[in-house]
Amino acid sequence: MKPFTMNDDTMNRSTTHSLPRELGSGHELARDESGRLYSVHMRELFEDLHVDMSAVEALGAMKIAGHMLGLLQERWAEKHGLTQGRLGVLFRLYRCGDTPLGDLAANMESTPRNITGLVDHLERDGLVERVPDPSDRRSIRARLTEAGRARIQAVWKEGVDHQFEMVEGFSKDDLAQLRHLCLQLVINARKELGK
Amino acid sequence: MKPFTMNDDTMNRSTTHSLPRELGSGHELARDESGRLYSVHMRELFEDLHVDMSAVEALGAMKIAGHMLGLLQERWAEKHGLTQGRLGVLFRLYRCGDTPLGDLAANMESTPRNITGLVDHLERDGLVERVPDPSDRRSIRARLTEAGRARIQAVWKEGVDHQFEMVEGFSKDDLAQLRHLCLQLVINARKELGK
DNA sequence: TGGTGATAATGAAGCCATTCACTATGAATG
DNA sequence: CATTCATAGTGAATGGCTTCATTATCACCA
Repeated sequence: MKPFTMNDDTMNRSTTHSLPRELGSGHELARDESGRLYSVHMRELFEDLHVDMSAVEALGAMKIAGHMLGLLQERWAEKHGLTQGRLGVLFRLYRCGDTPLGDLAANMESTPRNITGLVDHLERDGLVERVPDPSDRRSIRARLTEAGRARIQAVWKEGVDHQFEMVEGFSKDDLAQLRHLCLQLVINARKELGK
Repeated sequence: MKPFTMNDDTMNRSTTHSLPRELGSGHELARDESGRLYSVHMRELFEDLHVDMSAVEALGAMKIAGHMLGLLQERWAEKHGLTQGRLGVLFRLYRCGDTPLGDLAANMESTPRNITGLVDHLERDGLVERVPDPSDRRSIRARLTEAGRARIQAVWKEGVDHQFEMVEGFSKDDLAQLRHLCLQLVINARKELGK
């Protein structure tokens, strides 16, 4: 029912095979009549489906961008002997002081169990230590060690510079709009969570 | 140096402790002077840092939104005995016919090794089979079985409806702009990959 | 006071995805 | 041809994250 009864095709290979096998290179980009970018591959995947796919295209683009940004930041953090998650914990402790693990889980996009694991590694590396919470003996606070403080102080500025490079060419309004739309998605997603 | 020498705090708990421990609930949202959403928690994390953090805020919002959307889609796919990745492979095979694994890796946001794993599981579940590529004996094509075709036909419409709910309240222009900004990020990220 | 239910952190098990190494095949060059 | 190099797929090892179950503590109330 789709134009694909031919098995000795030629079109698949000609488009993708010749490209360098790099990250995200499978998506050839073009601009629509209003000058906005779109993925030709994704659009032709949905054509003659007779459904409006602007939502799917937008969400798909966000997924791809988020994925690539995640990999890049992961790669960058790795240069400093860290991961995204551990870097986040470090920065948060640097800004907020000793913090119960549960609060870290609530404030970062994470689960309590995950925070335990991150703090495990940070503690093993001597960047963080666990201290008892005097006001609640169930709770345990993560505290930056001197080494941890030195580490985060040494790298956090470079980290935000790295993010600046990612948004090169974006106007302040672009950034505000991107932030707004993403947070609107967060609101919608929360509603979805309530079934 | 930060206002956090008090260890028997009260403010941390009052804000986060009382909230229901749900996904993404650690981010209280508000609107700026132009009516756009922002995360108060994130903004106060960066205040008195004397750096323009609009880029970090935007990227952070995208990270959170992407993460939540991913979890929601994962949860939805799970209802049909699938995962995001397997669903993606199924849909692609449904639209494009038999496809070499490497091409799947290039066109989806994935690595060759990952596609092997996804196809392993799909084959185990009887939804996909591996067929040799007549034109290249190194290559192996993934092919939808009848069960696989039935499965994807049964769920794909509901899948896009699910995505429509996510963008409730978004204008077509909002969606186009979100798509555009994300793809611009992809372009920037690609440049970053070339060191 | 003693019991009931929520909460904090963690152990155990599992999934997804990544990297590196390896095999088999194809393509290109002498 | 034979050598060489690139490519397709996969095994092995690793890491991050999630869910479920468990232990210890707290908070509330009869």
